[in-house]
Amino acid sequence: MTLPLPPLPAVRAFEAAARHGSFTKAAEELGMTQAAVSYQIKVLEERVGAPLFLRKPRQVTLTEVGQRLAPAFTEAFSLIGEAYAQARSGAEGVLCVSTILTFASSWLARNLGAFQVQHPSLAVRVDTSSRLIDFAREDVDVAIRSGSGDWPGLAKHFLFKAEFSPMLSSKLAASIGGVKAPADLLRLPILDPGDPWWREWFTAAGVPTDALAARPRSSMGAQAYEANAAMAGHGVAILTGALFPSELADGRLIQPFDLVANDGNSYWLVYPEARRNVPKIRAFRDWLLAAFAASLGPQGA
Amino acid sequence: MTLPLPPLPAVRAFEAAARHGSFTKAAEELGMTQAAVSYQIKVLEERVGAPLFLRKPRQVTLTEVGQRLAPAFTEAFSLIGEAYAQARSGAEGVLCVSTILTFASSWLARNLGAFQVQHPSLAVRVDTSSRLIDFAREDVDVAIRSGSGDWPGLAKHFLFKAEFSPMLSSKLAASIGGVKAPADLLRLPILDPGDPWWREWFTAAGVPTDALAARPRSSMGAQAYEANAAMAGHGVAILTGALFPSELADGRLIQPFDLVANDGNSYWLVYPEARRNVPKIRAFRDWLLAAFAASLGPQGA
DNA sequence: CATGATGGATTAATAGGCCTTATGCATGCC
DNA sequence: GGCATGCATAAGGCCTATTAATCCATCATG
Repeated sequence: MTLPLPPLPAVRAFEAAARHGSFTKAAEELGMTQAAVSYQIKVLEERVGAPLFLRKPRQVTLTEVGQRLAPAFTEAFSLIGEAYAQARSGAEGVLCVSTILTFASSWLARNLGAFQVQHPSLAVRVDTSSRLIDFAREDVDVAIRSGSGDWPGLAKHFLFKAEFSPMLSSKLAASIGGVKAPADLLRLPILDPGDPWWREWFTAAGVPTDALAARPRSSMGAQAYEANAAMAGHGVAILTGALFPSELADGRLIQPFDLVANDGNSYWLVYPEARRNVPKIRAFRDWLLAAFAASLGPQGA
Repeated sequence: MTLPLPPLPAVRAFEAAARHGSFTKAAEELGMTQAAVSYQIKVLEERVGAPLFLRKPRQVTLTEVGQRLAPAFTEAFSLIGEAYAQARSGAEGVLCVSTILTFASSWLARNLGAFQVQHPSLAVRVDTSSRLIDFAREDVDVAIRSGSGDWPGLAKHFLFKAEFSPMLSSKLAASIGGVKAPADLLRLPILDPGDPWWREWFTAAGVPTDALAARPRSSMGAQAYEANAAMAGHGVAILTGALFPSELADGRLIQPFDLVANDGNSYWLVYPEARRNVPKIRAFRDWLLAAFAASLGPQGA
């Protein structure tokens, strides 16, 4: 059968001692006492069945067996050490962000460039998925998700509230002579009328929602799609304004009413609590929060 | 400074788990419980700062970081394992025998061939030195030495007694009309007259030793040299017959008197007690004792 | 749809190995 | 001769790795 490995602490002590030609020096390097090194080497010698060092008066010398063993061990540890070091900072080489499609295609797509410039050594992989992410099951570093913010074990940073309001193209609005009152919207096609947000908003606006139920369902499942449809003039979408600042700014989308509804959820940056100090995560967090303050803050104020 | 190595038990557990794609299997291989593997991997993940496995429903998968680490670790352990295995049997590859010159050049030189044939995979290195050997300080497996047999920590096997008797060439003996009585020897050159063996032997033979003291000292320090000198007819040497069986058999040396003296010492095969079961040592010991019984036994009887 | 089997996480408690302290021994140096 | 250096050894303590026990989720099954 395969020979079991020798006790690794013994191998470690021997390797250091071989490199230094001294038990005392090896002990220093390993942060232990000379006695411990002596003990471990004796253990290894017993396992090997041959002496590894010749004990000369004031120095130790490798035996032939020791001379053959030492380079292999040194090589092995250097392999481990390098791989480990690379993994620690190599873990910083790629930052994997999981986010909902809409955020990826809007805010993130426009702003990520700035992050890349600040952190040229960090590659960013963006994974878009609408699933609730489980950090234990997916190879993801940070995620941007909406929710109540109640996720045990996860660190979270508030980004913006999941507020929503109807939006449409100016052309579509003009087609019915402008949208003056909330009820006017019902004269237009409603994109994804089954979305509970519609019911909430209309209720907040004081408009009965009975009419909505009759509408054909046409859920596209992602705000980004609906926003595109709305910009193309296909109907009215109910969207989170914070996700479409530039579209709103240049008029591709208009939000006819100041009234925004809110289902209590918000968007958060989340990641495993335990990894809050991992450099690449810290870097992304700091940048994202600052960038948000800059891009949304002035506009939101 | 150089990054300290990750905890090796954790690396070990991780490597096995990565190879098996299963904590449970890894635990089996390592002879521990699944809980221990789980714990160790968690330790390593904390050190690395990134998850190494994705915990899927009924299996675990390596993350990207884990995928980069695993091959390096496997390689490293295989390096250690191979070197270790080679050292254990590679320790058997070379047998180092330390012996006095005379034994090396006589008995051993003639008989070692038989051992090589029996153990073709074993290389034998013969070191000749007259020093008392310290196994802790010299890279030697077994030694052949004379002495009282009182060496703590060493295993010893009796070879033959350090008996001695005068020897010379037949030609030299004829030059004085043959050696009839011990005192006749004093009419010939005595090789190394200061050797205490002469005094002992003459005393045993009933010959006064006063004459010896006056002789010029000319110690050559090794029986092999003196034997050569004796065979060349330069004088009478006092030698251990057991070391020169063939020379005595074919008449190159003659031992004129049956009287042999004995200083109480003997020749022994010795090696560290703790290594008595090392295969190559066991092989050499078994062969040497058997060969001795065969080569000296019949003759000595 | 309940049930059992599989595989991993978690917790607390344990045992044993590893390390330290203290000391001894041999050597080389001043 | 006395001191410094370097390794070996013995005894004892601590920490770490491990175990046992339990929980949880998933998947297969009847």
